[in-house]
Amino acid sequence: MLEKEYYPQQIEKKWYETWDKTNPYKALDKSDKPKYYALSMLPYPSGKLHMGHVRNYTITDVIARFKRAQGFNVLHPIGWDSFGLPAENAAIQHGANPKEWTLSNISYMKRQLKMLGLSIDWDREITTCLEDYYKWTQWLFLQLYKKGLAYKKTAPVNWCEKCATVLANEQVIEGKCWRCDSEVTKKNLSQWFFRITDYCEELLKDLDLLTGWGDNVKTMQKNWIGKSTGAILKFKVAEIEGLEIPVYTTRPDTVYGVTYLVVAPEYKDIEKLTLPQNQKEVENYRLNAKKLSEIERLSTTRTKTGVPLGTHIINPFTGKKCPIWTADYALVDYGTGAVMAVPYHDERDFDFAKKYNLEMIQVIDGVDFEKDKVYTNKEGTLVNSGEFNGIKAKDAIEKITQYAVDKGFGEFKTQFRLRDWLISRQRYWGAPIPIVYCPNCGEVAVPEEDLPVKLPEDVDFSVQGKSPIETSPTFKYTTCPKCGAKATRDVDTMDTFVCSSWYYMRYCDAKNDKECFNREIINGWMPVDQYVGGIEHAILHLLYARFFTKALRDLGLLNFDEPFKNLLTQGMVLKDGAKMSKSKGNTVDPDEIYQNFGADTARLFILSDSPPARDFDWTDAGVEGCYKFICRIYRLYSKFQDRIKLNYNFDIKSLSQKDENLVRETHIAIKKITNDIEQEFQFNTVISRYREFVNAIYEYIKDEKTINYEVLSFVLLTLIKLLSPVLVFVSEEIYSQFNPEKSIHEEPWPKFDENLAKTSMITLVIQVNGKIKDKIEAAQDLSKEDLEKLALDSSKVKQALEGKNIVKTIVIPNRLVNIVVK
RNA sequence: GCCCUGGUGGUGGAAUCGGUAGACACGUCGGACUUAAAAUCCGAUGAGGCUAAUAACUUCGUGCCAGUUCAAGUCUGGCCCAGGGCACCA
Repeated sequence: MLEKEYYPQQIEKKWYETWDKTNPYKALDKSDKPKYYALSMLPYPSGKLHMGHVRNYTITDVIARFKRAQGFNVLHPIGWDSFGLPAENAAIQHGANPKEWTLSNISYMKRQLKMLGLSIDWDREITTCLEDYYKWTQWLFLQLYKKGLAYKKTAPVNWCEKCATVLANEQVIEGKCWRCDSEVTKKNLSQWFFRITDYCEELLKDLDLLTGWGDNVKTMQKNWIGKSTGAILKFKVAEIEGLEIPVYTTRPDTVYGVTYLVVAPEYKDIEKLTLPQNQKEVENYRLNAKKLSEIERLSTTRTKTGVPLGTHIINPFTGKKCPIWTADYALVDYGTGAVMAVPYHDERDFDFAKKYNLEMIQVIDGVDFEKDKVYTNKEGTLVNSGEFNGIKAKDAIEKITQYAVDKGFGEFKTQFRLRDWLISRQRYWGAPIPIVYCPNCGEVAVPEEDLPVKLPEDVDFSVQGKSPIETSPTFKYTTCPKCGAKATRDVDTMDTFVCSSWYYMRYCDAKNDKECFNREIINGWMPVDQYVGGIEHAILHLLYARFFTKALRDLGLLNFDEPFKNLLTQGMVLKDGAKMSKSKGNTVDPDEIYQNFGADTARLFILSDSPPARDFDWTDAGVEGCYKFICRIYRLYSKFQDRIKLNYNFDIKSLSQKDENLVRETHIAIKKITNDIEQEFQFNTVISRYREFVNAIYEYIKDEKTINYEVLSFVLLTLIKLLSPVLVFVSEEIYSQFNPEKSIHEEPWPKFDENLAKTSMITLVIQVNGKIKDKIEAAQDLSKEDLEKLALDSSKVKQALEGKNIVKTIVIPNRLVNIVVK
């Protein structure tokens, strides 16, 4: 028996405990059904679930349940991205072991996830900080290493003093650490890199394959990869025999306008290029550039500065001698570190030349060229450019480069902005890099059979300035796997982005202890059909995961090119117009919502007000409104529970108009809800449809004497199935009253009849000169002639037409008639 | 500066193809039920004009300005604003 009123706590407890025992959403590796892989970004176990998680996992869960009901074999897993700095920092502050701290967070959050009613296959849960996972992260590292995709080099790296760690370029935001927001400085260290730049071209090109991704994300990735095409041109130094400065340029067409050349303050040959009388000034400038770089980066109104070196280059096209300067607007790690300056046709060069009174030569002319203004337009034609005069700038790019190639002082060049991925971290809480340094053999890979290289437990977390891992007496010192000599381990751990670059593959074969995943199984499940997560991962995580997929494909471990077919980037959860955060004190604890309203209310509300991609504003009134709506639904079933039967039976032709209308409303609801989920996952409108449908049912039952219980059974059993992906607990509770044999979640998705999924009558809108004059009820699918006749019959229309000539009449079937008059 | 996304009532947001702008809610107001309140149910609700208030009628309204069209939130061109991303990338 259903209670008279809705008590979510009782209902949810009962089903949550049942599902916890039976794990009813096991995904089968072998099935006759088509596969569907629904994936949420794996959570970092920070302590408690927040509303962003609730939104993310509810969206994915509804998709998973919908697809399951539609007959797909659905994989819907979850796991824990559980390595990383916060665990280590928090552990230090709380005096606990990072592992214990992390695992206790996981168990707390796991309980919260289960209470949310997610249809997850819990047998596939993974935890990246446990040996059975990071063993395979290390194994994958070794495969990349063998393929030459992991390599070590000394490089100036971004160093965060506070975190005592190296940061990837991607983790430096406006010169500050992405996590703690403190200043980042440079430091030279020997580091491991992944050769992601080998895949620049493919990572860029394959964005076109990702038709299920938003343009915003694709554009961000495109800009990040930053392809540009141009040329390398070599300039001889006038004062030093045999020395050349190559420059990279996208505008070789402007080479006749070069009036000076700039090298970065850190340029390798800068000392050679500096004349003795300029030495002091240059030295000062370079020191300043180094010191200022951090502060300067923050200034938005930076004016360009620089000093001349005293030497000159000779333009091979013109023979012209031009001074060499150093200036910090040239970047040492982009292109060649040197720039050919063409003041009239480049904004930066223009500003710089104005400031230092350097020569300007116009080499491109167009209608809108103005003296004393920079002209970067490529539409113009070349002037003052010797034999190239009169050629369009666009064509000159190739012609001039070809000329340089032929003469031996240039080449075509494609340049990317993307750098190799620095993965070493001087931290404890990560997967150790499986490399040993032997005095005899050098750098030696740990043999695969010796994996995992376990994280030591005997460490001192209170040390500063170096990784706690180095304080372990047992970890660092080992023997060489090749020659047996005394050797040391690499004490660095891997960036957590490495762990999260392949986790979605491990889900496919999570329990495999022989290999990281079975090739057949993973090829069966992958690629992910729908990936759901925050826009903040648009660049880093998604780019790294794409790189991993391509690299593992080339290693022969899998046979697909892209990991994520469709991507849904969900918006943030706000409260009172601001992002929910602990510091603002405007967070909402899921447990509190479960307690007061139940998880079904939380699920319903988080989907209701905004489309998934937009930001969502959490309001207490909204939560209550959703709770009341569930009460309204529950009362409906409670009231009619004795009259609802599974084996209803009626003939549409013999129904009263009222009954027929409700049957039509039901088919309309199925159609619209199905479409709204399938297209774009518009859950906010799905929920509006629910409400419209429930309103129609209430309208129907107003007069109890006329209720047809066969029809009502059909309608209410359809409604409960439509609600079931969202209201997972209450729908199960209600349905179990009518069918104790089967879960609502195993029932197939309702089908609609196209002929019944429309109202019997339509509202015909009649306009005269585009202004609405009348609205009349008409039958569906009348001919154009009939509609026109109906329109002309309207007395209001007749009145409006009086004394006027009809020029033409436009008829849109089932919608409107527009009569144009003079 | 460049790139992406968006701009619709008091609020969140609807609106296949260009075809009734404001679905569905929240809020507000009014009514029923109740000794009373809560809950529930029913109704009104873009702004203005004309009416004694109503019904009817009518004007204006989807960031701004122009255009295409019988018809524009939707298409085209130009601008403004907000949010996010990148930022001296040669």
